[in-house]
Amino acid sequence: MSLDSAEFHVAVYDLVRLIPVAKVTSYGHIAKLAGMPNHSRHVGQALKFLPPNPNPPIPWHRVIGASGTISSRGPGTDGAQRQRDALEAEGVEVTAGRTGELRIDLGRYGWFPSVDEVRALQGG
DNA sequence: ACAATGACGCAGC
DNA sequence: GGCTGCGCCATTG
Repeated sequence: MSLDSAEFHVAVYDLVRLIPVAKVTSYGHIAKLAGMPNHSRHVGQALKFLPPNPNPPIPWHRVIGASGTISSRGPGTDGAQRQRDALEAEGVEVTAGRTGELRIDLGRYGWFPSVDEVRALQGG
């Protein structure tokens, strides 16, 4: 299956919407579910260009790195901090390391379903 | 066409 | 767990 960049964005949005409350998954896993395992970077690219008021909403904050850490996004930005607040508001524990990295326990909050499970959730 | 970039991932140390 | 190097690929300069 090959996806246009626009279709890829839409596929990413649909997958992100499936993430349960108080659960997190990784960019790479979303890419895998979208059928493009090597496009983990582009998942982040897609989330960077979220539509203004999506309906239903897109819980972008439930997508973190595969190592369980929230991506920095640059020193001058507050995106990572906003993501932390949104997660804690759902009851997800976020621990801050000494180097400033925001880590989440994937064993407790990780959500990594197989492609088949996701297809079932989507109605297939 | 070429070089640099980025909300990434994995193997090695 | 942290740091480094390499692979990945659409986008941007």
